Amino acid sequence: MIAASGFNPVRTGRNCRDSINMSKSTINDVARLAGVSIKTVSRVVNREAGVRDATREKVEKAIAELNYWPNQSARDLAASKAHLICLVYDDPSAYRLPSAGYIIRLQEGVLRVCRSHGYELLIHPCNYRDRQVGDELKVLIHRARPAGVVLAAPLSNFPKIVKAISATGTPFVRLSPGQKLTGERVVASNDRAFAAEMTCYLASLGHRRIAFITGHPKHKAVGHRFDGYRDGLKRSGLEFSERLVMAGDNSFGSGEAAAMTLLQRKQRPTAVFAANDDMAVGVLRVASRLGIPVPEQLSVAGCDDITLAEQVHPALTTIRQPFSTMAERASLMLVKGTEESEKPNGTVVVPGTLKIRESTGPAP
Amino acid sequence: MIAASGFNPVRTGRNCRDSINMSKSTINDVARLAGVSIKTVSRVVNREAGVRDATREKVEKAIAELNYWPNQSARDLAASKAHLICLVYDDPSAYRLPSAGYIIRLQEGVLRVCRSHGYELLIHPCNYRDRQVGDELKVLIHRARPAGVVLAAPLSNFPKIVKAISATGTPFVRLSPGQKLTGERVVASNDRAFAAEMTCYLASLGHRRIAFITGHPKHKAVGHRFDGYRDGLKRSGLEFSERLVMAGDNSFGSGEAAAMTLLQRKQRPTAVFAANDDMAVGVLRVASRLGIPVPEQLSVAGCDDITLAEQVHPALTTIRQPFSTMAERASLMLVKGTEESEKPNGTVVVPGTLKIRESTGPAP
DNA sequence: GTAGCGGTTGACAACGCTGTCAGGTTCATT
DNA sequence: AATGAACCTGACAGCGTTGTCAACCGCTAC
Repeated sequence: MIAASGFNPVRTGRNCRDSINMSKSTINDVARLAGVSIKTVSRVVNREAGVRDATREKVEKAIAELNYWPNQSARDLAASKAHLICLVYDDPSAYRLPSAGYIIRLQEGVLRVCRSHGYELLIHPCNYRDRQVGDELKVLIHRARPAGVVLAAPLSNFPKIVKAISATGTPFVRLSPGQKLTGERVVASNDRAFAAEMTCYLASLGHRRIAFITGHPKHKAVGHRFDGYRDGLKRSGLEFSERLVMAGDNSFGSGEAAAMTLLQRKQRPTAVFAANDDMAVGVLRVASRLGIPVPEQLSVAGCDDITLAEQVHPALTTIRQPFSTMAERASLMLVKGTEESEKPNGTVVVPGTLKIRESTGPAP
Repeated sequence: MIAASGFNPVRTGRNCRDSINMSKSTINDVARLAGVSIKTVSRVVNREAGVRDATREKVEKAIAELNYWPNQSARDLAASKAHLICLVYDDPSAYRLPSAGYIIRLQEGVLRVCRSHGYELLIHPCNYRDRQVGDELKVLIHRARPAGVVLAAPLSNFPKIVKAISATGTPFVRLSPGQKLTGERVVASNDRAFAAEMTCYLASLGHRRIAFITGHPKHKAVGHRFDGYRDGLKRSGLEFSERLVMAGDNSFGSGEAAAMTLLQRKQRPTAVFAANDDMAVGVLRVASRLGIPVPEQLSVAGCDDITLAEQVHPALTTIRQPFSTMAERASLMLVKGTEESEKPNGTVVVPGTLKIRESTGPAP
C-alpha cells in the first residue's frame, strides 16, 4: 500500500453537500458515474499516485455527487487490518482513584493521531488484578485486529499483560514502563530527571529537610522518582535520610497517613515532595488540619499535574507529565510502523515540565 | 440474523489454550478440521439455533484447537453493520474544564454494554464551536457505520449536531437534552426533581436565605435545576428572590465570582446551592479565603458529584448524577434497537441521588 | 408404502473494497 | 518509423464472513 501520508479519503474541497442523500452508495456507483473502473476510484480515494489529473477530477466529482464514503469494514477486510488503534489502560472504576484526567489525556493524544491518519480509537480499560486479563486482551486483539496497541502505565509494567499482547504479534508500544525490554517500543517521560529537578528546586529555596513520599511499589515509573529525589539531594549537597522517606501507594489516603507521621514530629520537614499529586494533596489536607500554613511553614510538591492540582488551595506545585504527548508519540510509532517499513524498536523520551504554583516557597 | 441475546463468539468452557498458536485461522480451517461446512461453524459461533449438539461440540473443539476468532471486519461487512457504538461528547481539551470524570463515567456505562453484547466503543470528542462539526460527525458515521450513536450533553442540545446525526439515519440516543423532540430516544436524569430535593433539604436545615448559582445558559439540563430550586423554595414555603440568584457558566471561576458578590453582602445567604460542583467548589474556595467557616456559618451544595467533591475540604454535599447508568441505558437502547425489532422512541429517566457530606449543616 | 414435515446441513452468492498483474497510451529516443 | 520506458487504467481474484435457499435425514401420519 502506497498511501501518502495523507489519510482521509479525498473529498472535493467544497463542504459535504446536503446529504439527505444518505443512499449508501458504493465504490461501484462512483465508478459507473465517473466512467472509470472501481480500481481507479479506489486509487483516488486512497490518494495513490499515478492517476491522471483529469481522471482524478472526474472521480472526485462523482464522489461528491453521490456523497460516497468508503466502507471501513470492507476496506479493513480487503487490506486485512483494521484502521484502529487500541488504547489499553487500567480501569479507573476498579479503583476509586481520580485517574480520569490521566486517561482523558492519553485518549487525547491517541485521538490526535487517529484523526490525522484516518484511524479510529478503541478504548479498553481493564483490571490487572483480574486473573483473566491476559486472555481478555488476546480476545480483544483477535477480534478487533487493531493496527497497534498502546499500553499505558501502570499496566505496562505487568509481565503477564505485556506477554499476552506480545503473543498476538500485534505491534504495541508501552508507556512509561518500569523497565525496558530489548527489541521493544517504549515511550517514557524522564521521571528520574524531573524528580531530581524538583528536589533541587526545593533545595534552592533553602529547604534542608525535604521529605519524600514514595509511590505504589508496583508502579515502576513512580519508583524512578525516588531515585530522582536522591539524585537531587546529592546534587544539592544534602544528606539522604531514611527518616525522611515514607511509603505511600499513590492514593490520597496514603498521602494523608504519611503526612500525619511526618508533620507531627518535633522536628518536622520543611518540605514534602510526594511521588504523585494525589498524595501531595493528602499532605496539603493534613497540613491544613494541623494548622500548618503552606507555603509559609511547609512547602509541598507533587508529580503529574492532575486537574485537582490547580484547584486545591494553595494550588499545588508539581510536574506536568506529558501524557497526551506520550500517547501521541506512541500512536505515531504504531501508525508509521505499519504504513512504512516496520520500524525497529526505539525508545522515545518526552520531558515533563515543572509547574511552580503556590504550595512551595522559601524555607521558614 | 437470529443472534441470541448472547453475544461473544462461543468458546469452549476452558480457558484459551496456549495461543502461541497465533496462526490467524479462519472459519474455513475450523470447518475443515471439524468436518463440517463453513456455514455450520458460523452457526455455532453465532449461537444460532438448529445445530445438533454433537455437531456443535465437534465445532467447538475445533475452534478451541485452532484458537479461532472470527474476523470482525468480515463479519461487519457481511452483516453490513459494524459492531460499534459511537460515543460523542464535548471535547474536554477544548475547554479547560475538569469534565474528565464525567466523560470517564459515560465511557464506563457504554463499555459495560459493549462488553456484554460483543460491541466495541468508538469515542469521538468534538468541539461544538467548530463550524464543521456537523460534517465531521456525518463523516464519522459514514466511515465507521456504527450500530448507534450516544450523544452526550451538552452536545445533545445543539440542533445542528442533532440534525447532522439524524440525517445519517443511524439510530442515536440523546443524553440529558434540554428539550425533547418527538419520535426520539432520550435518556435523562431528573434534574428538576433532585434540585428541588436539595433545596428542600437545605430548607429543612433551617436555612432561609438560600442562594442559587445558575449554570451555563446553553446547558439546558443545568437550567432545569434552576426550576427545581424554585420548586423546592415553594415547597418549603420560602420566598423566591432575584437577589439570591447569580449567573454562572458552569466554571470554577464563575462560581468564585458569584460567591465574591454573595458572601460580601452585609446580609449574606446562609446557604449557596450551585448548579454544578465546579462552581460550588469555587464558592468553597472563596468562603475559605474570606474566613467564613463551612458548614458552621455557610452551607454549600453542588450538583454532579465530580471526583473533586469528595476531595475538597470540607467534602461537598452534592447530587450524584447517574452518568454511567444513563450511558448504559442509552447504549442498551441502541443495541436492543438494532438486534430486536426497531423499538419506538422512548424516554428513560434515571434518578440522581443526594450525597450529603460535610459542606452542609444547620443554619447559623 | 408414501407423502409430509420438522430438524439439520451445505453450496453458493453476496458484502465493498484492495492487491496483483497484464494491457493500453503516451512520449522521448534511436 | 520502430523501440522502449514511463505512465495510466482495468480485469479479476481474493479478504472471511453471513444470508438464502435447496437438499437431505429420519420420522410420523395416512
